[in-house]
Amino acid sequence: MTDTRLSRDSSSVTLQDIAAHAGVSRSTVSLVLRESPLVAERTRRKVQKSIKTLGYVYNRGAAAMRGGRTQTLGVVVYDIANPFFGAMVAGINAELSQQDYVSFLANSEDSVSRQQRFLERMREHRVDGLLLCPAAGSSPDLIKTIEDWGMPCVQILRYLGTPPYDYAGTDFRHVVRLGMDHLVSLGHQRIAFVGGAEHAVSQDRLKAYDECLLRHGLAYRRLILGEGVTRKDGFLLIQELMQETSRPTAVMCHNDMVAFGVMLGLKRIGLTPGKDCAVIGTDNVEEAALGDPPLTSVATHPYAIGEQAARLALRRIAAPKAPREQVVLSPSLVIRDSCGKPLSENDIRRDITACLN
Amino acid sequence: MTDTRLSRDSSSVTLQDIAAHAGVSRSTVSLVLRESPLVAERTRRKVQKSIKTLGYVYNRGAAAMRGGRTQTLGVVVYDIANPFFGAMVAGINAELSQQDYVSFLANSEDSVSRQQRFLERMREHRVDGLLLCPAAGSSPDLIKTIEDWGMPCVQILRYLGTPPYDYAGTDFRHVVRLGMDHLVSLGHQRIAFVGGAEHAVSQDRLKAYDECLLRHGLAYRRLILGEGVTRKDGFLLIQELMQETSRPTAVMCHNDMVAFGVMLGLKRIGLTPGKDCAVIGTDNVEEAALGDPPLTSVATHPYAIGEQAARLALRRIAAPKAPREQVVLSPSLVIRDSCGKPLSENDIRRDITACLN
DNA sequence: TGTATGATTTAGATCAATCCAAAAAAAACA
DNA sequence: TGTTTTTTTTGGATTGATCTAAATCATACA
Repeated sequence: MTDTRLSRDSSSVTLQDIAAHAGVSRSTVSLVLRESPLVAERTRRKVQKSIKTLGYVYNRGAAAMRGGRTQTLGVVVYDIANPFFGAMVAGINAELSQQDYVSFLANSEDSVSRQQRFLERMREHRVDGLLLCPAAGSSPDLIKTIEDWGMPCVQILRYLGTPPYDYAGTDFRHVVRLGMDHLVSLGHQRIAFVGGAEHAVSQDRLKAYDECLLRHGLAYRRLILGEGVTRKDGFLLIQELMQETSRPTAVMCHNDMVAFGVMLGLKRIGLTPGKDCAVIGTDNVEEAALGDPPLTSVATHPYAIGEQAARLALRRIAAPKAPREQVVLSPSLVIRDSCGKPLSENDIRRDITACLN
Repeated sequence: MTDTRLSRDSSSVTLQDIAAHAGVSRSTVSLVLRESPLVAERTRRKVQKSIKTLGYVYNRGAAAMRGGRTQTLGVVVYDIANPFFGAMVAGINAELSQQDYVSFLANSEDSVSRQQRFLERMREHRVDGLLLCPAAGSSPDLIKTIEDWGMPCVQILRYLGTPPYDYAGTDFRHVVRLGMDHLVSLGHQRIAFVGGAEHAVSQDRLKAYDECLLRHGLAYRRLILGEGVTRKDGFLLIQELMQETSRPTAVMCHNDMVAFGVMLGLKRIGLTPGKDCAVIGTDNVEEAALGDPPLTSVATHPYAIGEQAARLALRRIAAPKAPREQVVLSPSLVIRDSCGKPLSENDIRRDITACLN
C-alpha cells in the first residue's frame, strides 16, 4: 500500500501531505505558500517541488476561516441583460482579477426581496465587500444595515440615503443637462422626460430636468414614468404620450433601453424618430450606434465606472475606517441622428399651431 | 463584564454562542439549523429564538470545510457585454438562486490564459461545479483536465473534445440551416458566411454552411473569418468582402453582433442592408428588433439555455456518476426586414450580369 | 420498582489552513 | 570550545460547523 496516488484526486492533498513529502512541518509549508521571507531558500525550493509533485491546490475557504479575507466580493445589478451593466460588470471583473479577487454576481431584476435574499447569502459566504446598484424601492436604511453588518459596500450608479457613503457612478444631473441643452440648441421647446419611476434612483434626473426647463424658460413640462427602465417601458409610454393633445417635439429618455423602446413605439404609430420627434438616450451603449436611426446619447462610460467601483471597494477593504469616497465620472454627449436637424422657424411655428388645436 | 453585545458585530456570533444562550450544546444548534427531525419541538423553538436574538449568521465556509458542498458555482463566458450572454447569465442566476446557490462570474474575453487563471481560482474556492463557455482556442483536453480535478462541468453553447460530456446549448447546424434555407427561399444564390474563426467553436456552423450549399446546389462559396465574433469583426469583414469582384447577395452571420457590424459596414460603403445585400444573424438578441433595418435572426433562446445549463449542473452535482447529458434547444427563425423582399427574376439576372463584369 | 425501549442530547474528533510562542539549528563572537 | 545572537523551524491551539458514537432522558412494560 505505497503512496502512489500522486496528483490523482488532487483536491484532497493538504498542507500536511506536502509537509510529509518534503520532510518539514505544516507551518513551514504555510510560510512558503505565503512567500514569507522567513524560510530558507533551500527549504523553500524543496517545498515548492513537493507542491508541484503532489498537485496541491490551495484551499481558500480554510485559509479564510482563520480570520483572513475570503478574496470574494458580491456584485448586485438590476438587469444583467442590459449591455450597460454587461460592460460595467466586465470593468469590475477586469479590475478584480488583477487583485486575485473573484465576484459573485446577482441580478436583482429590481426586486427588493430578490436583492435581500442575495445579500443574506453574501453574508453567509463572508464576502469581503459589496458592489451594489440598489434595486428601485430599496429602503434608504439598507446602507446603514450593511454598514452594521461590518461589510464594506460601494454603491454603483444609484445610491440610497445620504452621504457619507462609498459611491462610483456618473453625474446624472449633468447627464440630463447635456441632453437637454443639446435639444434646446436644436430649437426644441417642448421636451418630455420619459421613463424612470418615482423612486429615489430617478430623483436626480427629474430634478435636473426641471432645472433645465427653468433655466431655458420652457413652459412645456411632461414627465411620464413607468414601471421600470426597459425597452418595453419606453415603447408603451411614448405611445401613451403621443396621444396627448399637446405633444412634445423631443423626448429625453431615462436611458438607452428606454430610448430604443421609444423609437420603436414612434414607428409603431407611424412617426419617424429624429424627424417627427427627437429622441435622446443616456449611457451610449454600444448598440446606440446601430439604432434606426442611430441614437444620440449621453455617454456614461460603464466599463470605467465598473473599474473605479472595484478599485474603490478594494481600497475600502484594505482601510475600512478611511473616509468614504464618491467617484463621479463625467458624462459626454455623443451626437448621432435620432435628434435630426435643428428645427427651422417654420417647424417651430407649425409646432406651436399644432399645439393650439 | 456582562455579555451585552447582542447583535452588534453579529458576524462573530457562532454556534457556540447560541448554544450557551439557549442552554444546549453546539451539536443541538447545528441540528436545528439543518432542520433535523431529531430535535424536540420545544428545544427547536428555544434555539431558534436565541438565533434571532443574537443575530446569528450561518457560516457557509466553515460548513463547507467539514466535507460538505460550498453551494457555489463558477460561470465562464467570453463576453458579458454581449446581451446574449447577459440574458444567459440572467437565466443561470434565476435558476441557481432557487436552489440557494450563488455563482462566481468570469469574463474570459476569449483569452485562454484569463480563463485558465479563473478556473484555478475556482478550484481554490472549491466550487461545486462549473458552467463553461470555453474561450476560442482552448485545448481540447481542458474538459478532461477539469474532470480529473473532480469538478462537475457543464459546457454551454460551445464545446471541446468529444462526448460524453455535459452540455447545454443550441443546435448550431440547425441554426445555420434555418438561416440559409430562408435566404435560398428568397431567391439568393450567392450567400457568404461572415465571422467566426477557424476554431473548433465555429466548426459546426461552417460545416452546416457547406452542407446547405451542397443541398441547394449553390456554386458560390465564401467564408470570411476574422479575429473574433464582435461588431467590429463584422464591420471590417463585410467591407473587405464587398471589394471582391464576385459579391454575395446575402450574408449569413456568425451571430447578431457580427450582423450588426455587417449592417454598419454596408452603410459605410453606401449600400443598404436588406436591399443591396440581405443580412441574417443568429441569437435574436433583444436589440435585433431595434436595428436599422430590424434584423432577421435565428433565435437561440439564451435565457432558456442558461436555465437548462444551471439545472443540469445541479443535477450533476447531486449525482456525479450519472450519465452525461446534452441539452440541445431548438432554434427558431425570426423574420424582420434585413433580408428584404424575395429577389425577382430581374434581380437574379442583374446579379449574374454584375458578376460577369 | 426495575428494566427495556425509544427519543433526545452531547462530547470530542475532524476538516485545512493560520498564528503564536517556543524550540532547534546555524552563525557570530569571545 | 562555550556563549550569544540570529535565523529557521515547529508543535499546539484556533477558526466554526459537522459527524459519530456514546450518554442522557423519558416512557412503556413486566
